[in-house]
Amino acid sequence: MKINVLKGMYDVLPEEVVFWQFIEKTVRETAALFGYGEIRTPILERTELFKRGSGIGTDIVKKEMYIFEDRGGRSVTLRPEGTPSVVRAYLQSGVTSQGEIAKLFYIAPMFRYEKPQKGRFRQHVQFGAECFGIKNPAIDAEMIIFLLTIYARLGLKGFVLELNNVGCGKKECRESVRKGIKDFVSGKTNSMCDDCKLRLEENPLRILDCKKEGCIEILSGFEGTDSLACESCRSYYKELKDLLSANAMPFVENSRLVRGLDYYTAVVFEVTASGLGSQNAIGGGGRYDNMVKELGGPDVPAVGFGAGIERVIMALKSQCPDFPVSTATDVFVVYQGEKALKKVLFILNTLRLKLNISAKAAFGKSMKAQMRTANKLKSKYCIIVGDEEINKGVFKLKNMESGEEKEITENNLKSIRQLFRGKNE
RNA sequence: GUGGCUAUAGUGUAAUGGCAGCACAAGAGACUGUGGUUCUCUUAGAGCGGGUUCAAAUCCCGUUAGUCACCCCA
Repeated sequence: MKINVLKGMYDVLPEEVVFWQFIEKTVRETAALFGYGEIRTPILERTELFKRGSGIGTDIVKKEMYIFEDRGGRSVTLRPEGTPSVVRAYLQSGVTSQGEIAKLFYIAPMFRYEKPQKGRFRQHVQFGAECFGIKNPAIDAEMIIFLLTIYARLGLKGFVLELNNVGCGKKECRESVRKGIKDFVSGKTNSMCDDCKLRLEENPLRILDCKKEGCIEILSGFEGTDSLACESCRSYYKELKDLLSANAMPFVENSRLVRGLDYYTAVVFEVTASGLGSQNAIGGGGRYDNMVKELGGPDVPAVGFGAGIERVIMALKSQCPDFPVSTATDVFVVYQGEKALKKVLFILNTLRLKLNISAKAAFGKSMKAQMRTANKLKSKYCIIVGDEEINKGVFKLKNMESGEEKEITENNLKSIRQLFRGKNE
């Protein structure tokens, strides 16, 4: 019986891996420019971390975690999102009671037990960043610019930044926002969908997120969460908007924007792109000033984002279908006869190890078949070696584009290097 | 978790309930030392389990997987 990959998971094959390498490289380079250091945390953590970090009320924790018992009887969970792990590592690395400024980024797989569909998987990879220890609109702006810079450097076009203030972590502020929403819909709750009727008590914020027509209608005149929030976070939010505008970072205010993670305080943002099916979010984040304390650390403010690499790749592909990088072979070594076969490895070794030229060969095939393979691999040159060449102490070098052939002596194999001037030097 | 659609060779696709075809890909060959074009040949297929029927790729049930949407998210 054949065994296939698990539902919602996939293999990244060589043709596809070039996209991944390109994105990973761009993220790392950009992070270096912004002063963020890479962090790698285990994919497995104590279940408790995500329950307390992501919040027991979230869908992720309630129904999407890969959770199981290890052999020591501990409940462990495959990381469903990046932030709690980074907070844990930040704390564990030994911050003082004041908290320290730390700027960290990661590229890491996430696991959620969901029903897969376009742009949604059970294992997906996010790049993300977190900044601890600073609460200032400027760092939020920098964080957003960091994310948008990565998208821009990837060549992504047409993405939109959405922004909202959902009310800061202070009790009065939270209560005022919740109450404001409840008051606004009171009297109209009958025509709301069943989900929203439940949300009314559990998490009124989520009502804003509902896509049902009836619920959208009810909320049509809603003035937005920002106007319900407290003075201090409203002015913080305004300052952030001013900073973004002053730096030519276009954004759209979305007073309905609510993120699925409960820990966000005040600032939330999301970046959307087209060509992704019904999943149009390619990245999102916000400020989470309470999580570090809730996970047992000092009262350290924080801001961060996460972005899905699969969705970025999808968006890039839908924008420029010819994106894949060509991986043509430089030299293909063709041989004829037993004696020549002994020379093939010598030639391959010289090209690969001494001359830094990518070289291939096909063993155990007819010469014609070898040539066909060379052609299929888009080799620029072939080196042909058979009895005739061995007797003369030469190799035949064939330019596959022009068909032109010339002889080079065995000792002068290194002269091939000049054909690839500027490459891999 | 809920719902819709789909399942035939490596890939893409045909066939009133009656012999499972085609294209591409792959491999071998067409003056035994040379690729692309052309030609010939070869390999390779019903997701799985039941049922109806003389007969099932085709109809029915289940299951698995894929896919799309909802929920939610990246």
